[in-house]
Amino acid sequence: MENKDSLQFHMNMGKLISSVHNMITRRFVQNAHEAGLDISLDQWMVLGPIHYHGDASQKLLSDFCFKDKTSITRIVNTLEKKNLVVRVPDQLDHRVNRVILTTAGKQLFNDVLPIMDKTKKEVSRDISESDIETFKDVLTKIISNLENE
Amino acid sequence: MENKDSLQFHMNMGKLISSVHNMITRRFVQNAHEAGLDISLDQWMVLGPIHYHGDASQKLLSDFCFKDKTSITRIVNTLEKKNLVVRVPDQLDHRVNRVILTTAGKQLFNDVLPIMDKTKKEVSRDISESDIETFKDVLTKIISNLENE
DNA sequence: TAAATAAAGTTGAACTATCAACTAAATAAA
DNA sequence: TTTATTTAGTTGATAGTTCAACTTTATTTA
Repeated sequence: MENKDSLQFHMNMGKLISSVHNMITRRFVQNAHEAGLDISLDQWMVLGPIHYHGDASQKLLSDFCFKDKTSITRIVNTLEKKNLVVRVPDQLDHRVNRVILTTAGKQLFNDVLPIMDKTKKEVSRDISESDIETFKDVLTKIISNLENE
Repeated sequence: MENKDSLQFHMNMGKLISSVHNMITRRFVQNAHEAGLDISLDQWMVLGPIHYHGDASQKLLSDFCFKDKTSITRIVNTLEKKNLVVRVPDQLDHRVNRVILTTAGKQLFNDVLPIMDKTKKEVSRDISESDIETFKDVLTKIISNLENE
C-alpha cells in the first residue's frame, strides 16, 4: 500500500475534499443502517434545519444547506414520501411551502442525533481540538471565498 | 445576511465539508465552461490519474479516487462517449480494462490544468500557507480514520 | 484437476446535483 | 392600474453515487 500512500500524498485539495465528502457520507449511512435507521446524509442535512426552524420554507433550506432549490424539492419529496415531513402552503405568501416535521420525523431526528455524534467522533479521532478549529475556519473561509458569484 | 452568517456559524463539520464540496464543484465547472471546456469535476478527477498512470485499470482508478467501482464505470463511460479515453482489455488478465487517453483526452487534460490552478487560487484566497497545510493534514487524517472499514 | 472463492466490471434501481425551462404568485415600475 | 420583473417552487434531462445482483475470468483449496 506504500504506492497508494504516496499517491495520496500528491492529492490536491479538491480531490481530498471530494474523497472525504464521499467517505463521510458512506460512513454516516452505514452507521445509521447498523442502528436500523434508513436515512441518507443529505436527508439528514435537510431534516436538521427543518427541526431547528420549525416551519422552514424551501428557500430557507436551500440557503442554509447551500443546496440548489431543485435538490431541496427532491429531498423534501423523499422525506414526504417517507412520512417524515409535510408541506404546508403559507397562508400569506402562496408561493411558499412551509416544511414541517411529522411525529415520525421528530422521532427519527432524535434517533439520528447519536448516530451523528458517533460518526463525528470516528471522523475526528486523534485530531487535536486546535486542528479541528483551523479546519473549520478554513472551510468557512472557502465558503465565503466562493459565495460571491 | 447576518442571519445566514449566524446559521453558518453553527454548521457542523459534515455540513461544512458537504457545502464546500458542492461549491468547489460548481466553481470548477463554471470556470471550465467560461474557458469553453466541457468537463465535470468528477470527470477531471478520473482523467488526472488516467494521465498520470498511462494505462490505469478501473480498479486502480477506484482506489485512487476513493470512488465506487460503479461510479468509475459510469464516468469512464462518459469519458469514452466524449472520445477522451478508450478501454483496452488487458492481454494477461482478461477481467481488466486498461483506460487510455486519446489525443483529444491529452489535449483536454492540458487545457484543464490552468483551470484547475485558477480554481485552486480562488478557493484558497487569503488563507495562509500554514492553515492550508493543516487543512490538508486534517483531510488526510480523516481519510485514514475512515479507510479501515 | 475439479470445485469453491475471489476479483474486475457491468447493469438496474433509487437518490442527489445541476442546468434550463416552466408555472404561479408577489412586487416594482410604467 | 396595467405591465414588467422578481421570487418560490416544480419538472425534465443528464451525470454521478450507492447498493445489490450479476457475468466473466483468476486464483485457491480440497
